Amino acid sequence: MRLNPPPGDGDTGPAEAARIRQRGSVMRDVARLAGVSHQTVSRVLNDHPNVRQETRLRVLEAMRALNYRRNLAARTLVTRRSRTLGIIGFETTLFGPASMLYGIEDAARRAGYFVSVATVPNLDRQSILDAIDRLCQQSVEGIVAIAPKPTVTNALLQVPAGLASVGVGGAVDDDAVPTVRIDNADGARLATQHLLDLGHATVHHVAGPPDWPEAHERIEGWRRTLYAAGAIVPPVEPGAWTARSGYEQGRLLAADPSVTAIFCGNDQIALGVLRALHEAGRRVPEQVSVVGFDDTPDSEYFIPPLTTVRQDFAELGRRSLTVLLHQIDQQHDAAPPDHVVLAPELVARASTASPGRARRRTRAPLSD
Amino acid sequence: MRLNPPPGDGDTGPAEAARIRQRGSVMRDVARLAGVSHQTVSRVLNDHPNVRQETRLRVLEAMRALNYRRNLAARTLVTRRSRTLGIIGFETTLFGPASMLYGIEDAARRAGYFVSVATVPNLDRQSILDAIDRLCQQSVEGIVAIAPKPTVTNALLQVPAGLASVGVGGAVDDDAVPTVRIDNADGARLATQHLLDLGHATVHHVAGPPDWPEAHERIEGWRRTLYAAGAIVPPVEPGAWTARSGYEQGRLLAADPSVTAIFCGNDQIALGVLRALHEAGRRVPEQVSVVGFDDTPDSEYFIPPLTTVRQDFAELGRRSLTVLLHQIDQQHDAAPPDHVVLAPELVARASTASPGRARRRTRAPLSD
DNA sequence: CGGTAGAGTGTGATCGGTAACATCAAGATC
DNA sequence: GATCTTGATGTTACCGATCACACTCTACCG
Repeated sequence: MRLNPPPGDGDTGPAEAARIRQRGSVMRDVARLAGVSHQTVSRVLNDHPNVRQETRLRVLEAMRALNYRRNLAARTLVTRRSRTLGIIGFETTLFGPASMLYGIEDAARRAGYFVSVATVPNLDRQSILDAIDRLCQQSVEGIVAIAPKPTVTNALLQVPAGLASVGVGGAVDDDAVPTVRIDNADGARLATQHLLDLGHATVHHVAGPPDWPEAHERIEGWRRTLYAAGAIVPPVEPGAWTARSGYEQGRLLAADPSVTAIFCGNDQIALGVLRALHEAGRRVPEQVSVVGFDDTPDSEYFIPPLTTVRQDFAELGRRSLTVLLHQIDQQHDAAPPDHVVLAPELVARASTASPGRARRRTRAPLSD
Repeated sequence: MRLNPPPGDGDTGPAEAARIRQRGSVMRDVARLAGVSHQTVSRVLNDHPNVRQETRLRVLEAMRALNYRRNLAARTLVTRRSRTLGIIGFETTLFGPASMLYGIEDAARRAGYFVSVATVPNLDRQSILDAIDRLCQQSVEGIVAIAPKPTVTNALLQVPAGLASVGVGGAVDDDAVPTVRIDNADGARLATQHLLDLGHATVHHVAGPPDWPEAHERIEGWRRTLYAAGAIVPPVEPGAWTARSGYEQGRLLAADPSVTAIFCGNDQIALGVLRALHEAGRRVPEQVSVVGFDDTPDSEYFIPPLTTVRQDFAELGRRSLTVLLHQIDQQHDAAPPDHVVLAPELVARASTASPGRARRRTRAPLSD
C-alpha cells in the first residue's frame, strides 16, 4: 500500500531525471551512469588507490555529466568530521578583527575547511558560551576565538573535550588554551624607545580599555621602557579604543606644554589625539610627536602620516589556523598548548621628530 | 562473526556511558533515559503539539541530564534543510563590507540560521563560482553576496534553481537577482546639492573605480545634480576606493585655485583629499569644502570633522537577510525579485562651508 | 453499543554518504 | 596444482535525525 514505491535500481526514467534536476544528483546516480557501484564512486572521490584507471575516468566523466556534488551533511554524519571550523568574532567591523577573520578564512579554505562564524554582541561569559554552543551544533572541528579577553579564553576551556580551539589576538593567559598574538609589550617598547631615541624626555600614553589584556600589555611595555631609560612615567587614564576617546584625552594633553611625545594605544586613538593637538594649535611633529598602534591602512594618510606599530592581522589569522590544524591532526592533548607570539614592527612616518627641532613638513609648508 | 555486537536496546552499561562522554549523547540515549521512543524525543524538540505535558517535561529533563545537542548533519540530511546561510564576501577588511557581514550574521542568528562565509580574493567570475560551489557543498539554503559588481550578480544566476540569493550593496542590475542597496545617486545628490546650497559655483568629484556600479551611480547622481543646477561639470578621473587615490587626485585639485568644493567617492578618498589640501596649504572648509561618503566611524575625527553621506551598512545587511528569508519561505519564484533601496543621509560636519567666507574653526584657531 | 475522531505514542524506512566485509579473478608462492 | 596474496569491485550496515504510518486508548456520537 505504498503510495510512492521507490523506483527499482535499473530505473533511469523521467522521475529520476526530475529528482536530479530538483535536488541534484547523488552518488547512486553517478554509479548508475558509470556502470559501477556507489562504493566505487566513493573510492574515486576519496582517491582510494585500488581503482582501475579506466574505471576512475568513467566515474569522473559521469560526475561531470551529472554535475555531481557530494553531500557534506551525509559525509559529516558518518565520518563525524564536518570539515568545518568555527570562528567566534567580536567587533568584527574594526579593521583588526576583520583582517584576522579574513586571514583565518583564507587559510581555512586552502586547508580544505569550511568556515562558520558566530559573532557575539559582547564579551560576557554567557554570550561566548552561546556562540560556542551554536558552533558545536554544527559539529565544527575547531574553534578560533577572535576575542581577546580572559572571559573568552576561559569559556573556551568549556568546549567539549576533543574539540580543538585557539584564541587569537589576545594575551597569553597561561592556561590550557593555545593562543596566537603579537608581542604587545614589545610593540609598546618599540614605540616608546623610538620616541626616547629622538630625544624626548618622556612619553605620554593614551591607552585602550585597561580590562583588555592587549591594552594592559602595551601599558606595561611602555612603562617598563620609560623606567629602564630613567624617564618619569606619566599617569595613564583609562580610555577606549576609539577616536573619541583619543580626542578627549588628547585635549587634556594638548593643554599641557610639557607634553612632547604621545604613544597611543591604537591608530583610532591616535587619530583623535592628532585632531585634539591640531585644534589646540600644537604642531605635529614639530611640537608634539605621536605614535599609533596597528598600522591601519588609513594611518598613512593621517595629518601628518602616522608613525605606528604594525601588526600583521592577516598573518595572525593564518597562524592561528596553523595552530588549530596542528591540534586537530595530533589529537595528543598531552602536548602543552602552543603559544605563538609574532613580532610587531615600527613603521616610522611623519608624525614623530626630535623635540624642539622645527623640522618642516616634507611636501609643502603651511601657508599661514 | 561480528566483532562489536551492538548493545541491546536495554543496555545502559559502561560502554554506552563511554560513548556518550566521547561523542555526546544522541536522541536514543535521551529516549532511553526518559523511557520513551526516539520519535517522542523528536516531537518534543520540534514542538509537536501531541505530546503530553508530563512526557515533555520528562524528556526535557533527560535532555538536560545528558547535555543533549541535536545533530545538525543528521537533520540536514533527512530534511534537506541545513538552516545555514552562505555569505560571499569581498574585501571584508573594509568597514563597509565588514559591517554588512556583521549585520547579516546578527540577523541570521536571530532568525535561527547558521552562517558560513566564503571570501573571494578577487571578483572574477571563476572566484565567485568557486565560492558558490563551496557554499552549495554545505547545502546552504540561501546566499548573500557582499560583492557589488555585475560579475557577481551574474554569477548568482548560476546558483542551482531553488536556492535563494541576494546581492547587497551593489547596484540594481535589473536582472533576476534580488538586491538590497542604498540609493547611491541620491546620496551623491545630497552631497552635491549641499555644496551648491552653500554657494559653491560647482563641485568637483574624486570618484571610486568606474567599473564599480556604486562609483558609477555616485558619479551620475553628482553629474545630474550639477546639470540640473546649471553648473559646469568638471571632468572625473578614474580612481580607487583608497586614501592614496584620494591623495593623488587631491594634489591636482589642490593646485587649482578655482576648486572650492570636492565631493569624494568615499571617506577614505576624502581622507587623502584632506591631506593633499592640507599640505598645499588650502584650508578646509574656509577655502575648500570636502564631502565624503559612508560615514565610517573615523570620519568624525578627521581634520576637520568630515561632512559625509551616511549609509547604514549593518541595516543593509539585516535587510538583505529579510529579503533572503522571504525568498526561502515563499518558494514562489513566480514573484519578481525584490529590490530594496535604502535612503542615505547627509551628515553635516565641519568640512563644508560657504566659499570665500572665512569661517573660523569652532574649537581653536590655528596658531601660525 | 458499535463506530469514529483524535490525542498520544511507537515502528520502520529513509536521507547520502563511508567503513567493514565479502567476492572474485589474476598472478605469486610453495 | 593447491594455496596465498593482492587488486578491483560489490554488498550491507551504519551515522542520527525526521517522516509516514500504525497502533492504542479515551471521548463522543447517533
